[in-house]
Amino acid sequence: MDRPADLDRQTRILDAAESAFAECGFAGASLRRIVAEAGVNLATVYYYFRSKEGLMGAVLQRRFGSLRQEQLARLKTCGRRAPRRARVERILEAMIAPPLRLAAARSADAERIRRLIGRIVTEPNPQTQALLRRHHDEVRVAFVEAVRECLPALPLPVLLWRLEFVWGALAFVLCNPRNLEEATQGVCDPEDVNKVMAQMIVFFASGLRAPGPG
Amino acid sequence: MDRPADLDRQTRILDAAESAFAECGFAGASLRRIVAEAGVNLATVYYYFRSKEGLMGAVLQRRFGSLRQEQLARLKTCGRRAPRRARVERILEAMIAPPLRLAAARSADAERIRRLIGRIVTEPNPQTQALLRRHHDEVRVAFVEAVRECLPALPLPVLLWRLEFVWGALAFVLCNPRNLEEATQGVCDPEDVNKVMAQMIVFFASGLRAPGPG
DNA sequence: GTTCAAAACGAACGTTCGTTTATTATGGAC
DNA sequence: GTCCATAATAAACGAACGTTCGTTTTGAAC
Repeated sequence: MDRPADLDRQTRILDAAESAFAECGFAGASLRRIVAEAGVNLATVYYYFRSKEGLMGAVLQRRFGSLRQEQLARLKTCGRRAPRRARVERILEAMIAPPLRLAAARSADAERIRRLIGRIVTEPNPQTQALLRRHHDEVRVAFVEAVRECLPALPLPVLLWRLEFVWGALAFVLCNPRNLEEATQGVCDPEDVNKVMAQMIVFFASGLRAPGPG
Repeated sequence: MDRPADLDRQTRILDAAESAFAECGFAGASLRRIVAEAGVNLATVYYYFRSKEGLMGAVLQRRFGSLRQEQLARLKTCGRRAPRRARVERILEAMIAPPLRLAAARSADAERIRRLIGRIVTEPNPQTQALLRRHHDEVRVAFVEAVRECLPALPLPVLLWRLEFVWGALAFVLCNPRNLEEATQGVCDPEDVNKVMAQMIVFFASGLRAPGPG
């Protein structure tokens, strides 16, 4: 089933761990299943990653590190050159496109990554939460600042709440892409990334632009 | 720490289990910790609930059952009498208010329920997912129908996606109420339920009313 | 006072968990 | 060929896991 024996052992462990964590969560995943899938001895995990939590950290670093970079890079390019009217849409696209595109293909790899992202957001393990926050905070702050420039009239707490809603919806969709497909019996296709992205951008841009309550 | 010895054992087990599942997820929670907190023998869990999964099922039944009923009841009352212009807002309130109010108080009980809801949404355990879906589907369909009546011009897939975003954001906020508070150093207070609810309703109503993409 | 089913228990089942230790291969430097 | 750090392994550790078994307590019925 799994013969990536040409890859080095660290990578094979990371791949298998990502898969297991995405499917079972931190507590539910077992190192023995991971090393079996990776074709590696159990102790190798400890040689390279020191512990199960160290392994999770490495998995998150590899995947969320590049994700974060891509989000921030996109945000930078869209900051100045976009026309004022579509600025919010561009910012949202910078948020949404990287994780959604990462999952564009109908490959097992993509499915795995999507699940991992969604799963991690509600991961009970405190160390995992702390790791995620370290990755996410930088991104969150950047996007708050960007949207704030576009919508200066919006009070800060309102803006913070609204962006939180965006992150939540994004994570939810990533985590359970099958939910909607099954529930609607094919009316909505989570695999059509461009369509989903367009849906989200329209929806969230409208929400962000709504006048503040009160 | 825990002296609800006057309650019957089933209830004590359910309370302790709810707490453990909310904090650690299904795999992360241990029956031994649960029975210790409940002041009950380990085998009692099996006597009443047949298995760990049976226990989880009972926990979900107790909590989501009443939640679902309240959501549907609220939806019914708001269906006809509300003025046309504010119909969407009333529907959103029927969705959001029950789970959010359940968590209104700053009690440990409320915190526990919030966590449970958020946690369950991304729970890896297949049986738990199936249980959740059974509870959630009825509610989802009802709300889809209700919003559809309000916004007949909106294509069905667009509406389905948008309601999915609402559920996602709601679950996210419920699961990690501390996230925003910590990240913003007190600018946003997740405990102020009425304010949060108002925020969500404005945001989502605006998103739902946005013209369809295309 | 006996009977009997429901309720609750103590103790152990076998398994799996994350982790550690001690040992063996590997491969370039001298 | 020797040396030595790196890489990888086999085997086992103690602890915790979900689950089951056989027994005891309880409380109402007769």
